[in-house]
Amino acid sequence: MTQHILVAVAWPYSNSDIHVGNLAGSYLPADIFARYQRLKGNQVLMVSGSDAHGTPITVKADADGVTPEEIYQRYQPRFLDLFQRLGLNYDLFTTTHTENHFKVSQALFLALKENQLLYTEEQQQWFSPALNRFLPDRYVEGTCYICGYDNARGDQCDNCGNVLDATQLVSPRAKIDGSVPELRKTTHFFLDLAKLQPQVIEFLESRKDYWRPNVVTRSLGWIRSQGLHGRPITRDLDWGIPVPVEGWEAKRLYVWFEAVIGYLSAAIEWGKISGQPDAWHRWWTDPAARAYYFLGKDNIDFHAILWPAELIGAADQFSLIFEGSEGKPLNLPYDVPANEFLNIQDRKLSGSRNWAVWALDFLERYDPDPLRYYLTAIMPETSDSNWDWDDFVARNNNELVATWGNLANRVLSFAHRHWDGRVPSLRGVSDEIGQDEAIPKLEELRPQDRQLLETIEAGFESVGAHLEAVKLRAALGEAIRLASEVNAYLDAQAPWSAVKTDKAAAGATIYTAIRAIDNLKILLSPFLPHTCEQLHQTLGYDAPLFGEQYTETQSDALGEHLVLRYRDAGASGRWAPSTLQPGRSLRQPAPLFKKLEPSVADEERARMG
RNA sequence: GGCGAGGUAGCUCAGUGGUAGAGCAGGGGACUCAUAAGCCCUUGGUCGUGAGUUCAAAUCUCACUCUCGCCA
Repeated sequence: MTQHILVAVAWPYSNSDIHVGNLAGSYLPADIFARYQRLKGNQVLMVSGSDAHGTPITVKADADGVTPEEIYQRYQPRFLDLFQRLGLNYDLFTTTHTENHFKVSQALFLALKENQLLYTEEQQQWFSPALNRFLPDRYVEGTCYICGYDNARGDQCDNCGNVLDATQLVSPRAKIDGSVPELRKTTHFFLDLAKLQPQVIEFLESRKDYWRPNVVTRSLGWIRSQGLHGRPITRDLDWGIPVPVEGWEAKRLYVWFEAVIGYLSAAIEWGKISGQPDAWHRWWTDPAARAYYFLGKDNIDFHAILWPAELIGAADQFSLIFEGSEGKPLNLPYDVPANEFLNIQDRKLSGSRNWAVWALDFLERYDPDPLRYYLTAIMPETSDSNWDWDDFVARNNNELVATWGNLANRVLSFAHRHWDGRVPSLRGVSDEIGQDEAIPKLEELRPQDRQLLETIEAGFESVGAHLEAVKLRAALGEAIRLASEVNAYLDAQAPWSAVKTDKAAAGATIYTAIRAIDNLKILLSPFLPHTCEQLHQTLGYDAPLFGEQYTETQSDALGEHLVLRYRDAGASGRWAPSTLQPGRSLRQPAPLFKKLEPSVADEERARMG
């Protein structure tokens, strides 16, 4: 039965390039999972976009003396370039700065308001008369009221590490121009999380049996230790989404509240530009659909607590307000397989200190699949993990090149030499090759051949089960283990000897080995899509395994935005055992991976820091 | 200070009650189709420390200790 799967991927702030930590945390696992689901024949909708309204964007804009819009427009094309090169198949990668996202966010706000889950409260906030604007906490600096450090930020003191109450800062000054701010009263909307707490707990309880322990225990622990409290969802800013209430024109929706709505608005935008404006309901209001959220652990609270609270609170009011149609409740997350952090060479990753491996920079020197392979092998699924350049080189050489790439190469080269570039026929030694030869059932093969193929085909269950549970590292390990079963089989059969005395036996071995490789190509394709696609072509197939990505410019009342899309394009990959036609023509094989010199690790280490 | 995660072979990690595992690294061997790759065999651990529960604990409980993260 076809299932609808929403693959919701964390939204990057569009003020910085993407590094391997971001990839390992959310983007890559999401793509692997989505590719697997597509191969299974499920209806996947993988969406994300850039967060154009976050504080880091306005901070950078102020620092560079440009508008926030320019900042986000600067990074968006770089994101899309990276995703295409790395093969992250988003159905839609858009941005929060779209008319559609504005409308969806405002409708969700109004739904919560309608359901009596918003209230207003007066707060004190620093205001700069010189700049004539309110200052977000991190725009104010001053003396820390705890340790006396005179260069503390409004939200946190870098000296003593304490989180600060900005209004208590001593001798405050505006970061932008040094002007002295004053405290002014300002009123904001708050989301009444206390009222939603029982339903949020119920939501978490209902999923705790299959969620990752670190995600669910952390979330429940957080709620139980301090309870949920009202949280402001508006700010005094001019960049962002206007609050859809009369008299509130000068305020904007708070980014934490609005950015997560992107998962919903992107699905809606996807439907619109695909000519199926109602299609989003299949992923969002059909209870049979499943939504998986891929993110790093720093985002767990937003996705396991706050976003579900927004969805629970909006209930059936959202679609009522948004489309004026029959109201239907919105689906809650099915799973939130958040990853821990990736360290670099035993140190905490830091983009600002250049202690990072930048993804686009990496792809200048290496291919995408070795990166995907290594990041999956060390994916921080249960605890923080460590990127180590020596380890990268070793795994590339020992696992990718030696175990898997070499397997494909040795078998296909051998077939080329002795069977004239074809899959061996099982009719015997004769060169009488026809495309009409029946595809042999496993029981028609020799016992050793049947045994190997049964082992490999079992991978569709075992690797699939790991993928289904979002245990990607285990899934990849299992697939590679199966590749080495084929190496062992070849060694036992020694077709290079048999070919001299019993070419039919050697042919049976090579037929079996190619068929095993044809299976492994599918099992590995979610992880290694580029090289599996190449291998698929070498094996003589014409239709691609996966669809293709393309970019396109969308226009709306806010201007133009560049998006990444995906089209099926005759994708033929299926999560099912190979039915390899004897006698099929092969294409000239070429190595799938490059062996790396150990000195690469030294060179790369020298680049960092 | 509170909460959470983690401490298992030289390295990276898997393993939630029943005779300690994988990959890599190290040692040995047979082979030669292949990117000197692959295959077979092998060295190596008192599972952070101490106590408890149990016929039985890496696994459950408690205390302690170290690392990382979140929060105050």
